[in-house]
Amino acid sequence: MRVSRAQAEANRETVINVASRLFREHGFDGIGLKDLMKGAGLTQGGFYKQFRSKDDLAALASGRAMESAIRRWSRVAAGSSDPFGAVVGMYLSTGHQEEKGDGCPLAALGSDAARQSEEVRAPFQNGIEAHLQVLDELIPASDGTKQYEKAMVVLSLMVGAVTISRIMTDQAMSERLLETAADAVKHIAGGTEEE
Amino acid sequence: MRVSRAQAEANRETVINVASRLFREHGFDGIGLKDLMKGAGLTQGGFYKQFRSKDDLAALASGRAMESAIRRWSRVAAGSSDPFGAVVGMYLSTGHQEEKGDGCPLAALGSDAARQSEEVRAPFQNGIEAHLQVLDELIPASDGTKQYEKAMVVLSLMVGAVTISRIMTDQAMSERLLETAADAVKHIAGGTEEE
DNA sequence: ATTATCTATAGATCTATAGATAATGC
DNA sequence: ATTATCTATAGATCTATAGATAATGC
Repeated sequence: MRVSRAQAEANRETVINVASRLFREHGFDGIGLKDLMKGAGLTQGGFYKQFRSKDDLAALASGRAMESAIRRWSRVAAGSSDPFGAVVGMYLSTGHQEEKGDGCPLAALGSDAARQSEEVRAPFQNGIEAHLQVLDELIPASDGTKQYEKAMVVLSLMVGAVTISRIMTDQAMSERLLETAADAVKHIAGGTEEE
Repeated sequence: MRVSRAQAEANRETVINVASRLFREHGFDGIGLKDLMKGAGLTQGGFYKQFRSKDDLAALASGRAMESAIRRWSRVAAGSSDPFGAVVGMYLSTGHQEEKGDGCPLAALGSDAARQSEEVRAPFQNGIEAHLQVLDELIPASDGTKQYEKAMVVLSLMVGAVTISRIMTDQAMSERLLETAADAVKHIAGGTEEE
């Protein structure tokens, strides 16, 4: 029954990773401790030896999801000759639109996150800043001072577009929204003021 | 105990209105039938004589919230000499950011709505189209064909900005995001290609 | 001896249904 | 007689805790 200390730590990490996916799929209120633990091959009873509360796990899982999203952005950017375009293309693709559980936590949990405790919102705040920093470095240099503001606009537009496209029941319109948003993002980031 | 037919209809409407607010405040999973009925001064038992299911009420309340948001946009636009600027200013204000229960359903329930049944997402789809139509008419005429696409970009950007600003724990940064988004929206809508 | 995980359970809450109650509507 | 709403309850599920079990760690 008891496992090694190393295995226990590995189990804890698995629960956090599973939770980061299941929360994104079902929302913080849409999945219970029983299913979160079952996803890691454990039972509900051990939960409180590993985590202080469901809120505690929600905060850890949110941080994990954010870190994973940042890593993906960096990976996609590093693998292309047009780093910014590659990230935008990935984010506003139908692939990302459909993979809520592995995708951006801001799009998957945006309105849910706004209702959470400070403890849960803190990793979101950090993750947002990290996303802005990556965008700041990726956006083709133009203005200088306006770089970070452009990052804010680009992030807001991308998160809003994916969120809305996931709500829509009209699939053709949903895809058109993503394409239109991609064009707009590139237009906003590219060039100085005109173009 | 029994009330008149007119009163029963009025009660039903009250429940829908209360639900449209409480769902926006707590999410579809964050509020139960008991509290939804209590908000209208009724008890839980009568619920299923008025509605087929919680999902049924969620759909009706979502539609009501969307209609109310459209009406607000039209009202704000009609009362200003700069209709588009007035709507943007209202939407991206700290006032709207703080009043989740009365504000835009897309910002309050975006990620929740994406997880709902077709029945609940349908009124969102209609509401999105109605919002786009209002924007389409409000955005200063310029290009013509690109008008509707600009509306899509503007809506996505505004919804994303309010959603993210509500998550943030850093209030100064949250306000800066709203201001930056407002500038960007006006820039996108204004002028043709340059400006 | 310690402890990671298990089974079991408390107590609250959730959606949905059944049947009682009392007022409307004919 | 009909029916809008009420009280009461079924049965499932939720978070959290208690104590048993069996393997690790000293």
